[in-house]
Parts: sequence; C-alpha cells; structure tokens
Amino acid sequence: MRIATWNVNSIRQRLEHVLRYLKDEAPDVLCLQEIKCLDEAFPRGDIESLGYNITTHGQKTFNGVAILSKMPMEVMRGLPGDDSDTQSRYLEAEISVPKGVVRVASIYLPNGNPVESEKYPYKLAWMDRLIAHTKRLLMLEEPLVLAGDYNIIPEPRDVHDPAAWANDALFLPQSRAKFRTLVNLGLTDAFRAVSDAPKQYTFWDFQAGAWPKNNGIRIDHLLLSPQAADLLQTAVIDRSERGRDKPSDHVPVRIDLAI
DNA sequence: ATGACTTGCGCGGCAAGA
Repeated sequence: MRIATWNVNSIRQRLEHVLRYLKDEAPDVLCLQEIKCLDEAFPRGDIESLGYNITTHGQKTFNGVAILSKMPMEVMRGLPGDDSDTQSRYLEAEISVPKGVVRVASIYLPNGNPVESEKYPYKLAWMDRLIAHTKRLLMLEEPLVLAGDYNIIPEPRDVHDPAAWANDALFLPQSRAKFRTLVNLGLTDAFRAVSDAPKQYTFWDFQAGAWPKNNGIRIDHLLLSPQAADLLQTAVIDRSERGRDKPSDHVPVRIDLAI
C-alpha cells in the first residue's frame, strides 16, 4: 500500500501536476495540504476519473487539506481540542483495505512566523492538541500514518544552513522539542527509518535561487505508529517534482507499507 | 545588482507563506 503526502500550494494551480503524479506513482492514498479553496471549488472530476475517492476539508484562500484514496474511507474533519479554531488544517480517514484498516491523517501544521506574533503560540497550542489526539489514536493499536506539512525542521541535518534558521518558528528549540514530544509517543519518522543522509529536503523557497542551490529544508513528514512502522518497506522524497514548470514549493513524500 | 517568488482576491497591490 502506497501512501503519499504533498503540500501543493493551491490544488487549482497544481491539478495537472497532481494528475500526472497519480498516474506515474499510483499512490493508494494521497494526502494534500494547502489546497487553498472551498470544498465546492475542489477540481474533482479528473481525479475521480483516475479511480480516487476524494475527501476535502477546505477553506477560502488559505490552508485546506484533502485525502484522495482508491479505497473507501470513513472521515473525520478538524483537529479536536479547540472549537474556536476556524483554520482547516486536519483531516483524518479510516481506510478499509483487504487485510484490515489503515488510519491516515492529512496535516497542515501552522507555520508560526513571525515568532513574536500570536501565530507562534497558536502553532505550539495546535501541536499540543495534535499530541493529545495522537495519544488517543495510538490506543487503537492500528496502523496509523500521520502525514503532512509539519512546518518543523527536526534536526540540523534537515536544513541547508542551520544558523540561518536558528530564530525561525520552524527550527526554534521549543518547536523542535514539541515535535520530539509527539514522536516520542512512539512514532517513527518514516524517511529517517530508511535514510541517515543529510541534504534530503522537501521544501525550497521560490526566492533567491533556493532550488538550484539546494537551499532546502525537510519539513514534510510521515509519522508511523508501531503497527505501521512494522509494515514499512520504502520511503522516498520525490524531489524531481520541484524541477518541473510551475512547481509547488514542496515536493511529495511517499511510503510503501506491506499491507 | 536599486535585482532575483507565488498564491488568492479581484482589478491594485496587499497578505501570507517558510
């Protein structure tokens, strides 16, 4: 079973890229972030024609997440823990496969910059809610894949220039500590389970020649429950997507599970 | 190099991203 995640930075701008990716890599599940449209504006037809069910949790202009799945899914929208939060950043699906179920979440974790603004405490509080929710999900003892744009650089080897990012919300010690608290619940970073290599990035800024200089950061992650980690076969960053015409600033990350 | 980005919104130029 192949599961991928991709921050597309507007699904309407990136539809042709997504369609080609679905054809080329044939993921069973594709989690999308930053669809940047309302549910009714999501371009469904061509994706459905490739055999995918579509669930969206959209929002006008900003944010928005979706899950595409070849198999049937039972869906929950939104991250529990704050009824006043109106940002569409979390979508969860229980996906039925022949051998059982796999639970998949599409996550767009808040950026948090500027650090001195209200956006940073919102990021940290959102992470606390994700940690609390993950504790409950882990009690189900299912294969669980928390996939998405975490806006967290886990370690210095995951950024081209650690010093340049030292004071950024994506790399501050407090941000990374909270990410470790999440992982330390018992999750496995799928990419790091298969590779210790440095300079493996998932995002390159549009500005200042970041892509040709490989000035990137690794912020898109698939975190696995023990039951999912036991099934892990491969984890790949599809970096070639960044070199295409009119790319997203993020590239897909995908895993194969033996189920 | 007084440079070098891309969205949505909506029709001018700002906010947001990371």
